[in-house]
Amino acid sequence: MDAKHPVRTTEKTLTLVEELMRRGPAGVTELAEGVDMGKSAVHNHLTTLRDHGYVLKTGDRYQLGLKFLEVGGSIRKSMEFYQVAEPEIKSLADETGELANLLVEEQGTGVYLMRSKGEDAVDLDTYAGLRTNLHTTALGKAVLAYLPESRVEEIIERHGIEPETPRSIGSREELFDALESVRERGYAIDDGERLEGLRCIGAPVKSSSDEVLGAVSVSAPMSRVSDEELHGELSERVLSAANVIELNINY
Amino acid sequence: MDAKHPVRTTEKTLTLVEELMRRGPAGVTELAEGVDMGKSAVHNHLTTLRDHGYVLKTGDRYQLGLKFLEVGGSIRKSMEFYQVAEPEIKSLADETGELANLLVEEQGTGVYLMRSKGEDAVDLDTYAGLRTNLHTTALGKAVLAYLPESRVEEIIERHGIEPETPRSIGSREELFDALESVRERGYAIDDGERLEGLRCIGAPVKSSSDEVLGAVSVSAPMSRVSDEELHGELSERVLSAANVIELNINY
DNA sequence: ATAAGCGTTCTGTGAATCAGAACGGTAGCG
DNA sequence: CGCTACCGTTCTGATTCACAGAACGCTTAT
Repeated sequence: MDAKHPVRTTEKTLTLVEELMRRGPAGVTELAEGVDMGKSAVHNHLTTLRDHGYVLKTGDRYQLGLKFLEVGGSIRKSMEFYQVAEPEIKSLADETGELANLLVEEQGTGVYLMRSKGEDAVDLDTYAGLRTNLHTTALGKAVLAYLPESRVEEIIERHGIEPETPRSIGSREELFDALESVRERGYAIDDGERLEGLRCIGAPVKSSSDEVLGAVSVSAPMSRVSDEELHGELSERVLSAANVIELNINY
Repeated sequence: MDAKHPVRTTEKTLTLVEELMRRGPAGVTELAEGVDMGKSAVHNHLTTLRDHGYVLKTGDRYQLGLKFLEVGGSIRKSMEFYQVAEPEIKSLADETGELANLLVEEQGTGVYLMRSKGEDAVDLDTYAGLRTNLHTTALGKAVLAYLPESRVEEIIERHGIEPETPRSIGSREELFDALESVRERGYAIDDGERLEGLRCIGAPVKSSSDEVLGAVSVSAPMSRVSDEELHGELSERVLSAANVIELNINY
């Protein structure tokens, strides 16, 4: 639901922040054109953000500062789910040698909380903090499968089901079918849907009251993981990691 | 330098964000008292932040959302220094079994970019994004030692030299002496200065034009690292990691 | 029942945001 | 070597809009 009385000045500041995130280091005039504000207004907002550490200035260019990482990091650190899961994700990565990931749902989209690279891990362009559609990844499907159906409907309504690649899910029926098989198997698969040649396997983590807290996954190149391994050893490792996290969180 | 024409509304929003960071989930009235604003104003700011994903509402409580991690993560990911150093820090942690850290200087303070836990690593309360005074850690001293003296003076002026514990550096002379020995040895030591029983060893990473980009460190409990190891094998490993990063960054 | 607390909405007014113009500095060009 | 063009910054005044305070509906405690 939208705010009844939004603070327009704050909205301008936030627009500017997002413009800076898109562009990286940029000048005042450039930004002013990008966000459709006057130069003086942009300048005032930037210097204000600078005073508080959110923006840095080098020469005549402004850029976002690590204050955002400070705030974001402190939020993440305060999440019990992250604290408990962190060492398990690391083990998962080290044991499999592949890329292990941790994701939570927030506002209908997925947010990567961390990723840990094993010895042979592929180098994806994911990173802690990255947002992703839930229906396009194994992680997301693992979460959706154990969310109440009403929430899934809400999320579809709010974010749609755009396929990101030819192979990925692109309709309501496909999605609900997929979620059904996730529930049958207990884990979710992404077989080259998001990236050609990449296989992912994701498992949900649930609280003692059966609410989904997030999901765990491993991503590996197809060349290294046969169908047999996928549904055998690898899925077992991922499920086991998810299980350990569940046990540790519920004491 | 402070902004000539600060945007006061934006400052209020930022104050609110910091209050939320301190308190964690909180209600409107509580926050209004904390930041000395009217309830309606606080409410308007919170709902505006919420519309943009920076704040979440659960029940009647507001809290910061992972949007901050999204912005912070994207900034970190865009830093070449981080990209190059990340795998080396992980190796350093795995090889030593201890806690390895990566830090950059920003606005006169140190910011942890990442930390990686080896098998036996101590569990400090540091985290990616955490800010720290430069003169109180091995990482910070490694950076300060290779910053131009004028910058060091600026930083002292701006942030002071408060000792955090009885053992830590508390005066200008002590600091400059310490920095001199860092330059002689090539690495910095923190021998229980920040935390009783904890030893850290930090090495600077410099660019091809001899500017400090940041620092690398390993933290370990005193019980596991003798003086001999500290100045022998351990320092060599840390220096070697720093060196590899330098080489990779300068191609 | 009553009261005390909450989050939210509303309204008028005093404050402050911001467009646009003006300024000083720098870089590019003929 | 002027001349120009563009930059970031400062300034100012008119219009917008942020916000204190009061009122409202709701939940919880007494």
